[in-house]
Amino acid sequence: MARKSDPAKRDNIIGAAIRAFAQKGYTATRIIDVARMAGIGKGTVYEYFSSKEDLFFCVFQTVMQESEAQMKAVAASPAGSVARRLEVMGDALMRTWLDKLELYSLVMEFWSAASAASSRQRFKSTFQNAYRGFRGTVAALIEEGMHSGEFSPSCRPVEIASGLIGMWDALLLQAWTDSTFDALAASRVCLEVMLQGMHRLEVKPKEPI
Amino acid sequence: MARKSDPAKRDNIIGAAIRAFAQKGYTATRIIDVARMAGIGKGTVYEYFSSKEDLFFCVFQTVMQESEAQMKAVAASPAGSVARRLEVMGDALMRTWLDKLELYSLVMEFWSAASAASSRQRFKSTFQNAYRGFRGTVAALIEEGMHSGEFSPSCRPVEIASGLIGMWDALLLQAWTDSTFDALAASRVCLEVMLQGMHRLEVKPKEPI
Amino acid sequence: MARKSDPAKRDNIIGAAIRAFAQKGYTATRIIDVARMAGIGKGTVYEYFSSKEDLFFCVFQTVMQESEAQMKAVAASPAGSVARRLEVMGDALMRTWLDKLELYSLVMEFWSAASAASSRQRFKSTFQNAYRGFRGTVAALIEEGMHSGEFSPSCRPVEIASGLIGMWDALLLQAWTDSTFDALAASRVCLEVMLQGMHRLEVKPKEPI
Amino acid sequence: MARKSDPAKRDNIIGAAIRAFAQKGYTATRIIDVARMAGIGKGTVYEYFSSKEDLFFCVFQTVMQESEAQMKAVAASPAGSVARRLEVMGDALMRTWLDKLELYSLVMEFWSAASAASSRQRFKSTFQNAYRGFRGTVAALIEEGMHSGEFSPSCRPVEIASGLIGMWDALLLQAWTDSTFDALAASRVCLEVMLQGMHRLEVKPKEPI
DNA sequence: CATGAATGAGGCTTCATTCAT
DNA sequence: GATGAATGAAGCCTCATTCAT
Repeated sequence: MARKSDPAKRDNIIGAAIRAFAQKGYTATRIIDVARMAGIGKGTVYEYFSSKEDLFFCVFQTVMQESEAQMKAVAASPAGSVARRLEVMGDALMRTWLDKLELYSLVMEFWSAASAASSRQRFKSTFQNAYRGFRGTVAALIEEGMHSGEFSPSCRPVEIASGLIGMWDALLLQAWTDSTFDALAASRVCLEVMLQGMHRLEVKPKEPI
Repeated sequence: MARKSDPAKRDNIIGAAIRAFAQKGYTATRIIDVARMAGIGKGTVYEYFSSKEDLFFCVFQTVMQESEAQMKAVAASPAGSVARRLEVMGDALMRTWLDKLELYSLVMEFWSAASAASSRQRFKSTFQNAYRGFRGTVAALIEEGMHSGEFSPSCRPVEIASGLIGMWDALLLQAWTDSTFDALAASRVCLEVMLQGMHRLEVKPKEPI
Repeated sequence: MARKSDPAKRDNIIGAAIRAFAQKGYTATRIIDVARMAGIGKGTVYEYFSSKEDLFFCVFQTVMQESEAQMKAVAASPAGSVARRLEVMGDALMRTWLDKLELYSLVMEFWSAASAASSRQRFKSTFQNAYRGFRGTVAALIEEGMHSGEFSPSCRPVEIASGLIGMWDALLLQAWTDSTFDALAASRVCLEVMLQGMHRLEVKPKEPI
Repeated sequence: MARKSDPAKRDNIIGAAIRAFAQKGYTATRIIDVARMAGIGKGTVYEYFSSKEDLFFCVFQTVMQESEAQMKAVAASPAGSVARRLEVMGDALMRTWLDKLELYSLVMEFWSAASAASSRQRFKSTFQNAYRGFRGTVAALIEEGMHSGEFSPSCRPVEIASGLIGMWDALLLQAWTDSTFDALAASRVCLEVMLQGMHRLEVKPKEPI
């Protein structure tokens, strides 16, 4: 009922849950699995989380927040050109996730939850916010590049940021699906293509397709 | 065990299952839900599929196959330049999926299943094959463009194809998450950037980052 | 509903059912198993038997009748002394069943059915009748031996017949349980002991124990 | 999975299961029946037994062990002659089981399980061991009688013990089948015959039959 | 506070039986 | 007559959640 707040113990449970959910998925993970991994009793989990779903959502929030914080940190790097900063950001993003690829299945679980759970909306909007936040960060960089003349004034920052982020995400997905896939290399190649494209993009009206 | 094969009836169940799983997700969907949507008795489902998981996998295969067939068809379009053909392909892909965005949660479910189910491997490798197939199609197009001089000889077809497909995929994901997001526009913008990038890509050795 | 009567087809089903029930037991045997072993369709079984239980009961009756007929035949053998005739009978009984020991589990199934089924009484009384019939046959032999002076006048034919039959039955059970057990030898030894006992039994009042 | 071990609670369930299985048979008994008779919830049964079959096997073991212990106790009785001790043993055996004849159907169920279940072998070998144990006890008594001169040196202790035990068993079966049958009287009569036979058995080579 | 024994709702699956062909 | 596709009742078992210790 009343959620206790000892943060160390709460984090311990969250940590165990992250591992458990990543390993077996939401449905296949039993509360007792989490409790065992956390080295506590089953009932104790309910002292800190009101239900399995609540626990999962808190795991979700934690992972999203960490991810966001990390992105913010990378984006804030003061290095040289915008292109260079995007390259650094892309590399950091890929490396971080590739290092913990076994957690990537959590992302799948989150999306699945967002698509299915009774708490669909809670998940969806948290997703949306995170995405928009990251997209905003990247779009701001692109705009900076447009102003500095690095990129063509025809660039559409928000759309390109969406595509870029999506590309990174999807490359990680492929790496997770296929362990022989070199996501880092692919992300570099693709980013280079996009940077080149943004640089050279011609100023012309779109024609209907 | 002994699966019956009357294709019409099987397809009827698959169809009902697609809707049910898309609406409520794998776990929340009960066999009886599928049966009711198919207008048949619960036991009948088991005449055609050996278990809930088997049904889900067959749904998965069906959706993947349809998706692949569609892509093949689009790729085979005889239109003009490679760039144009990629534009047509991207538009077709986006439009098709945006039309049935409510099915997109199925994709989430599939990924989740691939990450969690005991049949993890079955899902993963089916995924891999589909992805590789599509990637091969797109990579071949890019190579064609390289040979025809439309794209720079520095292009790396496979990596770029991976990124492009991933980008499309991720834009759909964003559209599904956020109904205000215009995925079609974003895909056009991003493709244009990439085409421009592929066209202008300079011939230079990569420097380490 | 209406039971058909083509005896050849009915017997075919009974035969298949005997094998099926003996192999897997009543509960684990499915109607479809019987149908397959009989080389017919599932529905056809219901043309000849009104239910699974009915089929089982008919199998039971068939086996009991065959067994009884066999015993009658053996008992009717015109050979010499009563002792000799009992020896022949015991040997025949043991040999017959040892030859088809794999069917012995049917007996277990029958008893189990008699103990549990809704049709408990039907089974029990059929059992009782068969037992009483066989017991009567053996008791009559013993009485014949008493009259001819072969056995002591103190013999109690019915009780001894019960014990003798039970002994035979139980020795078969042991053989079925334990394939290294030589039931035939044991039955000969025990019968010899009992014959000797019946011959020499002293005429004395029973003392309370 | 993880079986709890509180013996009182476990025994409570076993006791309820003994009654339930004896009354309705294995198949017809539902776990909830056992739970209700034990005054607990359905799920609790699974805290102590991993499956219905496991519960049944434990019931089986319990009954077999109790039976064996009882036999051991009776056999250890210090009374006079071997013949007398066998008489006491027979009477004790019959009286004990006649007192709880309603449990006898359990024995039927056990045999049926031994013939049918997937765990056939587990049941069969437990049976075998119990039988052999009891047979050994009785055979030892007979040998003792042979050495003391009470029984003929021609006696074959193991075979006779088998037959004797089988006879007792089968008489109980008849009593269970037919409530008018006086199994105690029959067992006394038959034992007397066998004792007389063992006493007087002539020393002669067996002739083939 | 922490625990884990107890609980029962809920879902998958089996299979005897029916009945249209 | 024979068949087997369709059905749904029924039961085993899991596991999130509660609550007494």
